[in-house]
This record gives sequence, structure tokens and C-alpha cells, in this order.
Amino acid sequence: MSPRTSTQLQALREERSMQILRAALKVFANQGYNGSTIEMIAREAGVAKGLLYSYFESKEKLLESLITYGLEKASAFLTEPPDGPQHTKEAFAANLRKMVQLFREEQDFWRLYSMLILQPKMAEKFKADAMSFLETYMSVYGSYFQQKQSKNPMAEAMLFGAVLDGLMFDLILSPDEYPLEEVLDMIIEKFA
Amino acid sequence: MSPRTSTQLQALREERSMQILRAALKVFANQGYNGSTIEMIAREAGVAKGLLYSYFESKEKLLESLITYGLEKASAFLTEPPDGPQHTKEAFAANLRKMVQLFREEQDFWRLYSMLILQPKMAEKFKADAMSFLETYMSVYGSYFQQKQSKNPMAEAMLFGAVLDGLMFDLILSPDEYPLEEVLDMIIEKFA
DNA sequence: ATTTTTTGACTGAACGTTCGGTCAAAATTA
DNA sequence: TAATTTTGACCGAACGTTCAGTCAAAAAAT
Repeated sequence: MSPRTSTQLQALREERSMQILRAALKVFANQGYNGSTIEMIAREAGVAKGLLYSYFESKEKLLESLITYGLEKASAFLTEPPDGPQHTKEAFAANLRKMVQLFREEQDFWRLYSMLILQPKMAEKFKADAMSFLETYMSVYGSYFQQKQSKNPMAEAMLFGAVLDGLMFDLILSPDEYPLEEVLDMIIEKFA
Repeated sequence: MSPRTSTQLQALREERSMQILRAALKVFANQGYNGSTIEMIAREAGVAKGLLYSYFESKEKLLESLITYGLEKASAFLTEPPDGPQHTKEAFAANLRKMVQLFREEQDFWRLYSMLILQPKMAEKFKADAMSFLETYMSVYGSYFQQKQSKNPMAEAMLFGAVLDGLMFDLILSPDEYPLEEVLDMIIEKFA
């Protein structure tokens, strides 16, 4: 029998696991997956490198856990129930700000995710998780462009998607100087 | 005296150099810089790996040559003199198509470049080349949004930049299904 | 005392880079 | 022209280093 209760044990392991995931995210995002070593991640987490292997079975599985967890967290954030009428200009603006907030709170994650999906082999690996998140995203924005007056709702939705992706990209490249508020107003003016 | 004339040698070396650069671009773009091996690049180029070191002094310098060359080529493409009036809606549309063409002709390069600038260390390394290209880009688009009627020309220019970045990103992720023509029309409708 | 967690020295495979040797082709010689 | 010399592009085995992953033993927890 175990000297500790299994629930206590589970909580401890959960916390260590998160500590390692946080460290891995930071290192992977800054050095890239192949440029990161297990040693770097262990040092960042403040533990010995052998310990990582009692929480994740390999470097590759560690990355997979990180991405799956990150996309699930993002989906959960997006599906928080909206607190007002939908399909209005105000709801559009609120959703837009929510997307930006989602991104800014998890910059490192989106930076890493962007790096990975640019490589075919990695994109393949995360296809399922990515599709799942895309569905969540579409449930937030999909209907907006359908009910809105537009010559070509599908093209407008695609373009808006590109705007979000490009905005994310540009915010990564110059997070401090970027005139975010003005650009958001411009997006609302053109798309809402 | 040299057994072969120096001009012949130079031409040979020039061709080999390009052959290696092409192979390196393909491998780097698909596997990422750290995920690529000199062996892979040599195999792709159809030469022995030792030969790479008589053309480029290291893996790192090979990458630097690749990026510098690619950005210079892109700048040259953009600075081809325009053949009509500027600042018109038609000129805007023509320039937009030129940007898309520039991207599609060098997809692998932009994919690699995007992956790299997401990593701080790499972004630092290519800062000078990137700034130089950005200036060329601004000379094509900068004045358009200034002379155009707009509540906030700077914000509109930034947003348009994000559109181009996001469009590039999305075209990388699904190059075949993407409804490019319809989205381009939508961009012209909203920005020209 | 017993069980679990943590450590870091260790291993072998894989990597970037080096280097002695080979060879086709150009220059030279006769 | 035919034989000889000279060149440097090219090859790939070998070297030192780095790294993911292992494991025996120490530390911690109760």
C-alpha cells in the first residue's frame, strides 16, 4: 500500500506535470522543437532531466501533450458562453477582442504552434487537434458572415480568417510597437 | 597557370552553388533548420556531403546565404518598374496580384522564412535583411494608403500588411483548396 | 520501514565538420 | 597529335561533440 493517499499523489503529479509543460512551452517556443534539448527544459523547470521521463515518455510525446493541452485550453476559452445578443456589431467587436486576448495570453503557445504547422510532418501530427480547434473557431464566427449582408460570405469569412492569422503573426514580430487598438477599430469598420 | 580557365571554373562553381542552395531550401523548408542534416541536403543535391563545405563554410552560413539571396531576389522582383499609372484601383489590384505571384513562385522560401522569424535568435540574425526587404515593400504600398481617402491611413496600411501575411500563411496551410480569386476580389473591394 | 520521487552519470546513435585520396579535364610538352 | 603534368572538384570514412533516453542509487515522504 502507498503511504500517501492516491488523491494526494495525483495532485502532486498534476502540479509537476504542469511545471514541466510550462518550461517546455517556453523553451520550445524560443528555440524551436529541434533546437531545444531535454536538458534545457529540465533546467528551466528546475528539475533533473531524468525526471521528465517519469512524466512524459519522450520529447516527442511532451510536445504532443503541450499542443493538445494548449488547443483544448483555447477551445474552452472560446466556448465560454457569450453574455449578450449575438450577430450584432457589438458582439462581433467583443468576439474580436476575445480572440486577441486569447492570443496575447498565450503568445508563446501560438508562436510555437505557428512554427510547427509550417512543417508538413508536424502539421500532419497535429491535424486532428487542429481540426477540432478550427470547428470551435467556426462556431464562433461561422454564422456571423452568413447572416450578414455580403456579396460573398464565404470569401469574406476566409479573408477575416486571414486577418486574424496575419494580426497574430505581426503581433508576434513586434508585440510592443504594434498599434493594436487602431487596427482593431479598422477591422471592425471593415468587417462588422 | 590554371588547367581550366577561371571563367569556366567560376561558371561551374556558380551552378553548383545554386544547385546546393536549391536543395537546401527544399530540405530546410520541409524539416526546419535544426531538423535538417547536411546529409539530407547533400542527398537532395546529389553530391557528397563534404562538397557542401567547399561551397559554404558551415550549415549556419548556408542558411544565411539562402535567406539573404531569397530576400534580395524578392526585392528585385518587387522593384521591377510598374507599367501603368500608380495610385489607381487597377494599380492596387495589379500590385496585389504581383505580391501573390511573388509568394506562390517561392512558397518554400516564405515558409522557411516564416518559420525562422518566429524564433527570436533567428529573427535577430536576419534583422538587417528583413528591414531591407520591408523598405522595398513599403515603397510599393506605403504611398497608396497615404494618398487614399481613409480615416486612419496608417492603421489601414498595417491592416493590409496583416492581410498579406495572413493570406500567405493560409495559402501555405492549404495551397490547393484555397479560394484565392474570390478572396483577392474581396480584398480589392475592401482596400482599393 | 517501505514506497515513491528525484537525481545525474552514463550509453550509443546521430550529427556537423574535416581531410587524405581519386579522377576527369585542361595545360603543357615534345 | 599524343603523352605527360597539373589542377581543384569531388568523395566518403573518420573524428569529436551533442543529445535523447536509461538506470542505479540517494532523498524524501509518511
